[in-house]
Amino acid sequence: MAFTSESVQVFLAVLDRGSFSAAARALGRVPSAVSMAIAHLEAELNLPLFDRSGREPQPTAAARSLEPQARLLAAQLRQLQAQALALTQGLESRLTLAIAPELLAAEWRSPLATLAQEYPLLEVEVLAAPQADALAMLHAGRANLALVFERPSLDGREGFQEVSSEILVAVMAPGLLAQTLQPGAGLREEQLTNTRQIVVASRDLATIDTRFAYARHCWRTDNHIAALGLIEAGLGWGWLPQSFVRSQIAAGTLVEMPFDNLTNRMELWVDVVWSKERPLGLGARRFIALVSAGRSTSKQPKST
Amino acid sequence: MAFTSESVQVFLAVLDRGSFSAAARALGRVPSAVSMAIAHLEAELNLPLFDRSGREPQPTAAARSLEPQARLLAAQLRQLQAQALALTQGLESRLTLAIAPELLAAEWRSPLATLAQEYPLLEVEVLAAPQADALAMLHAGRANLALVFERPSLDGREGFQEVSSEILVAVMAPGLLAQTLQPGAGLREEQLTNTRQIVVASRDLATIDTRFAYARHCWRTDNHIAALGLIEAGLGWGWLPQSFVRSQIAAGTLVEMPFDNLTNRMELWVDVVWSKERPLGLGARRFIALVSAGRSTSKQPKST
DNA sequence: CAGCTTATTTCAGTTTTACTGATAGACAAC
DNA sequence: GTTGTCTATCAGTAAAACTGAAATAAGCTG
Repeated sequence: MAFTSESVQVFLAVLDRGSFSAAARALGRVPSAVSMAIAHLEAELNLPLFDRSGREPQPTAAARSLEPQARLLAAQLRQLQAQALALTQGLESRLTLAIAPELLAAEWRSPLATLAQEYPLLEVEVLAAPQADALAMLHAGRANLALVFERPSLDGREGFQEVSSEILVAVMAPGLLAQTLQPGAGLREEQLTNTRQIVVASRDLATIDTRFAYARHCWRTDNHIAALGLIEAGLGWGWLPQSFVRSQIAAGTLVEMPFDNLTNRMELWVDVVWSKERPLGLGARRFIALVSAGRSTSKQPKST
Repeated sequence: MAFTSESVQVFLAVLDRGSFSAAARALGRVPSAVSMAIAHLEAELNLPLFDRSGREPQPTAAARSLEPQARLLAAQLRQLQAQALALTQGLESRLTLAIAPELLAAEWRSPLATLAQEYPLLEVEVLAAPQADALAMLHAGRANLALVFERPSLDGREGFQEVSSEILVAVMAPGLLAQTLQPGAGLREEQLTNTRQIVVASRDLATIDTRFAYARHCWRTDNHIAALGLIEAGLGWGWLPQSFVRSQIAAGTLVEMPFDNLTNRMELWVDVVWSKERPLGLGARRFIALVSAGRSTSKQPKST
């Protein structure tokens, strides 16, 4: 094999430093070693690479034409080494994020961009899954991290970190409470309990978050897009992320609930969650650091 | 250096063959050599690459994740070797073609496409230069090959090969000869000599191709685009490539010269020319072969 | 132009590295 | 169990790369 990783290093060092001696100094070798290495390379390729007529060797046209490819090879070699190093330091080969659908608009893209820059070869998988399913994927090992709303009970198997906050707004279609609601007056809680609520919950029928379920009659869905459709159709009211319904409120197809004795807005923390039973990879740890570094700035609602 | 060109070859051979022994057979080594090579690699990277619990080693997740990069490295190495081999076999690092502007529409693209496929790393430069200038560039070493019309005198310094033929048409603006020309009658040669001719010639004032210069009064230009403009403006008549003026004749802004005693069409060979004083590179020779291989088919005029 | 510095090349000797071939243990199929 | 094939280990060997010194040449400086 004429070109090897070593001979390419020597070749490029000579091109960069302009002389065999300087290249030898850079490589920590003795000049004769470099001279011999280049001579061997030239003999094996049967191609003169440097013109030695002068004091310092001048690269031939062939050498100049080989240079870009040689640099690519050196770069590829560095990349392979870098990836191997990252793997020894605990970089996982794939990082899977499970994100609650209503948080797909949250700030997880720019941390991922930074991560991709730092670990160019890390594979990333982004899954949208209802909150409970995202956590189930975490424990099943299908996902490394989950991005979900804060939950009243975190079991001990989970570690978590607050990331940002998201505002939930209680909304309905404009005509929903036309009969019960007196113009100008607020909406009392007991009126609310008799109105159908659209609840976003996991597919698991057992669990429901009592913070969000006020009404006696609940319709359930596992995603916010369907919930938005049901609420817009006048089938009930529900809590939806502010960023999700801003345009509908502006267009008048949705209105905020005219609550009397409680707020129609709720600020919920967004957490990044992981399983304590599986060691976190380097990429996952870095993602947590990146995503919670933006915490203080993104604590304000994303609306501007 | 943990990964070297050799260790990558061994690593990939094991991945491809599925066992150390099979890899050793493929590489022409003894199994223990492969075993030791992999063991060294794992020790240097501090990263297990194969699980030896079973009979045949199973690549670990880390190995699977390194595999694509390792294959890229091997491919890059092959490419570098291939280019070095091509250079030793006489491939020039850059092939410069000087093409007469009126031949830019000729069939030189598909030979270049084939060449690019065969020598992916060959740099190609395509220059448009008036015929005499193209030949001057050839002798100055600025260009390797020239694509020009056949010329009455080729000096001994040039080699050439016929490539295709191009039809020249004598054209003028419709009203140019309205006074001298009688309707229905042809144009005699002596009438022509008194009409201004637009001649495409090199910038060198000394040389002019007598085959094309009939008239006593000639205006000169070094390119056919300018000539077309002058002729369309009714400033004279001239010879232009058929493919160049087809749309103008169809639109009626140009008409063919109504010659009486000679043809208004002239078939000229297109030659690829090189300097005998400089050795032709592999790419140049291949281009000549490719471009003249299409000769018999493209001998018909390009008009269809 | 002479002297000085720095380069390259050659060569013998040495060190490092990789390879071989034999051997032993392990696993799976028959 | 036997057999064939696989991997790991080890001592010895072969090849290769490297070192350090010496010779030669090229460019710079006063």
